Amino acid sequence: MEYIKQGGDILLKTPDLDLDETLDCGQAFRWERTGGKEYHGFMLNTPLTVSAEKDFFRFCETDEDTFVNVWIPYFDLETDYSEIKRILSEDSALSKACAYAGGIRILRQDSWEALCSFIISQNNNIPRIKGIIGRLCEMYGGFPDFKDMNGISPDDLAPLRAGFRAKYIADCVRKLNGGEIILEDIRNLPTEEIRKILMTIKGVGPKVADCAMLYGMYRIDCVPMDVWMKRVMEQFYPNGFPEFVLPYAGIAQQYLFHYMRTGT
DNA sequence: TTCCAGGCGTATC
DNA sequence: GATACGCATGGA
Repeated sequence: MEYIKQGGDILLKTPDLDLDETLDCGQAFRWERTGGKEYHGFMLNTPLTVSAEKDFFRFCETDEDTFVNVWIPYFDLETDYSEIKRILSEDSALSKACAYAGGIRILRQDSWEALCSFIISQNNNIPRIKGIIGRLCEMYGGFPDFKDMNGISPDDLAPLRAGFRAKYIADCVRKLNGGEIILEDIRNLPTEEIRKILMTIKGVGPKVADCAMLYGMYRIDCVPMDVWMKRVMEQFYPNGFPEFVLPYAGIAQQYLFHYMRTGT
């Protein structure tokens, strides 16, 4: 990876990254476009303004330490997406999806933030998901750690206007604080076991669990089955993904999801 | 007004 | 295990 420091900024040259496709595609909910090709957002409470310039990306006011330890992993910059797209493009539908939105990357988010965000996402639309998470951050002065929310009740969460999801958030917070579920421990277990444990949380079913694993624990074999992906599978893969897709199924899912939602 | 949104819990068979 | 139905809220 090629990057240089310039003033307080870091300039990065990298292929396979499009900010619109990556930051505004429904995998993270705290990025806002602040200019034509500029976004502002957070990884937990580490802020970033990032913009696309002619031949590089500008990570504004970022020290090298934060860039290396936070943003390189977050944007999954060590993964060779050109190679993955080459492999996936053996399949005809995926070939089109990769060509349509080849600048998508999986954002490696914090496991708690991803879990909480996707509990909120259920039966909901993206603007409102962003609104609820925004109000959560207002309430706590940033994205709260689950420890900050210890003892919270659904009524306490009323200002979020999260509807029936408030009780799910409260149950999640209770299980994390009670030590019943330790995300940093279970993230090392086999995928099936993690899914089973996450689904003991009220309001966490297969889809939310897979989102928490794909975006929060980088399980790129997880394919969250929402309404859009069900349509994709029905239309293109009635017998499931081909074998060679499976190791990257979560990434394939992201290309196909975006293609189905906005491309066709 | 009705429908829908990156689903899930519950009841019922 | 499969299938219906309700669910908070808000925008179209």
